[in-house]
Amino acid sequence: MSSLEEVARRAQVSTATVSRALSGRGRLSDATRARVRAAAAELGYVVSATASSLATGRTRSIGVLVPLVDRWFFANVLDGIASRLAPHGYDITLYNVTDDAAQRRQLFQTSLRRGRVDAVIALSLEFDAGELGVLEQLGLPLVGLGTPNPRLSSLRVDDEAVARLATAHLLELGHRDIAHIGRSRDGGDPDIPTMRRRGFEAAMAGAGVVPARFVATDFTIEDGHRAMGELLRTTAGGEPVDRRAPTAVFAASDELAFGAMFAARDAGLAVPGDISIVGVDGHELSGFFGLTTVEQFPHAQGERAADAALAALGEDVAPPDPALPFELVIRSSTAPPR
Amino acid sequence: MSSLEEVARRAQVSTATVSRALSGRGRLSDATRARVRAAAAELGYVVSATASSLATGRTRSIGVLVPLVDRWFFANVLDGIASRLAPHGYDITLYNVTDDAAQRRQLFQTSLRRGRVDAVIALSLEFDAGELGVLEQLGLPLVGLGTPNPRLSSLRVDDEAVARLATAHLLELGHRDIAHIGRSRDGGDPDIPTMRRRGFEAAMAGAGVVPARFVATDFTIEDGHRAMGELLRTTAGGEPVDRRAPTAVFAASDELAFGAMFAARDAGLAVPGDISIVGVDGHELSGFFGLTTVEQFPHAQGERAADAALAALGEDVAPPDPALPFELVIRSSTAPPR
DNA sequence: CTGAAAGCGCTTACAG
DNA sequence: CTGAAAGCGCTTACAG
Repeated sequence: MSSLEEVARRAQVSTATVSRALSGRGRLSDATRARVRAAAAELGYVVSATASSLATGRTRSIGVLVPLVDRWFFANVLDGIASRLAPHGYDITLYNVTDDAAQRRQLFQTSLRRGRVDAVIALSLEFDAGELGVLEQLGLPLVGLGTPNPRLSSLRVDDEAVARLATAHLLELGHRDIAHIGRSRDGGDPDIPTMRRRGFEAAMAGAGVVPARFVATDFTIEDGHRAMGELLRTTAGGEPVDRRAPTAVFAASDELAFGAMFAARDAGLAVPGDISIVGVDGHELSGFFGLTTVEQFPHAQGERAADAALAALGEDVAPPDPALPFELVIRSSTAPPR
Repeated sequence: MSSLEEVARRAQVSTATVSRALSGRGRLSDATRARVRAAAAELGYVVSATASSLATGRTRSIGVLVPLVDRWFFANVLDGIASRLAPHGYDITLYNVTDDAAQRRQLFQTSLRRGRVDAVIALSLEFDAGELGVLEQLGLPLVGLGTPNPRLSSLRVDDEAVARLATAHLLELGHRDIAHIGRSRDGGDPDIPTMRRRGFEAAMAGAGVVPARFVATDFTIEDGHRAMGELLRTTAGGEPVDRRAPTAVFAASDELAFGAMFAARDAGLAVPGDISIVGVDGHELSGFFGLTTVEQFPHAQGERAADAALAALGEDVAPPDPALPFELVIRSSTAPPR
């Protein structure tokens, strides 16, 4: 790799002039600029990221904190972010945030504080007070996407409204015995699953119906399968249990809903004949499964998060509306109860 | 963020000593080292990545070139890479490589040449001669994972063997009329889909069977659905066409196979009753679909690619075996023909 | 419009 | 074992 100095020699100017010609900052005669650019092109010169960063204090890289890269939803958001950052010349530094305490400490105490990024985008993560403190002390633009903590300004879908919408759809079809598969928490700031559960219960209460069962679970397809199995089980400890299966299930994600559909199939139940199922996300498979769902356009969410970061960094990008869109898509997994 | 200098003042030593104490390089009395570390800890000092990189020429970041972050397979590989790099203190710089010519030029001519990474891992990508030249001139360790070009040393699954294994399974069940859904190329180095097609045809030839039809396609679930629709269509341009549907299909990926299964269902065909289907990957959904497939453990592939990069960078990691494992998993999507 | 020089915050060969 | 100083490759305020 050639250096600024070589370009300067070849163009017969100072390194300061080369820097100006290449960055476009500062006044320069057109002739000089052209000469320098030609020299740089001939040498195939590219500015060193580290040297430039050290001198300017800007890295042109954005840190993205992801909980689970291998979940469909986050992979899509990440793709959306990447598609937006690349044209602006920003790189992505990817931080996979696990539950491992040592790894998290390393991430917050060291990695993020090394000054490698100009801004941070955090996806659906929860941070404890210490972690949040670190993020704030970074002094960088911080963009949350579905992050529960109110200290972190966040783009978000109105998840209570999402859940009300899904639940209302089932209620309108005539269902009363509706179960919810998701997650819920009492302490702390309500996270996305908790908001969805609240929306579900609000909708049920609004219709004067006592919610049917709630099964708490993680968010893989496997988990959805297990949770639905739980709902459909009519025995406990070998003893028959006196309870009906619900006529409809609101699952807090499409992947949970897929698992639930597989479990219904395994139990010999027809969807929507015996049981209706609604999800949330707009997963690429939802069409194939005929799953009624509330779409939330994760790719577009990623684009918006990137725009928010770029705008905060002074790039010529309009700051996006923090309220993210969603939309009920009715397919064949929901129908009136028998 | 405090600087080396502040730590030096507080510990009453020179900045050189602080640097040595913190990096562990160079001889130092235990007392001094302890004093410096205490001072650094009190100040919450973290070495600046850019300054350190400029001085040492090492960034402790690895560039990962990904074709499609939002495909299940690549998202899993990426997760595997991340899980391995983090404990060694390496960051990931993520480059989403699209087909957009301008973006690719920008990536290869500028982004990668800015000196932001110590090594490059490339996933299943094809590079033209110019791009390959750039990669080689970077002078960095280069790890390919399923990259077709022989100039790029690559960890790979023996994809011909994978396809032979899948096809042999169908042949052993008694199928003769087997179609393949995938992709194939004549020019250039054979990429993964092409290897699979070759393996398929080799297996068919070995059994003395003329291969049934081949449908070329991209690799989404949607594409699989379309390709299978193609295979099952018995009319063309409104006219009936004289051909039988195959009794079995070998799909070059699980996602294609899922699409094919949905298409079979849409056509009223039973799997495996009317048609057997095999895939490749070991997708998290394959169990639910009962899909017989050749697993290839993408997460572990990512771990190995990361290990290869780390080993090349002199980290204390054993260089992995470049031959990646795979395994036929027989489920309920394959059975003898009627 | 252009250049000389200081500075960004580290690391390391060289001395002692 | 420790320090003074040069150097990594840029950028930019200051002069002219």
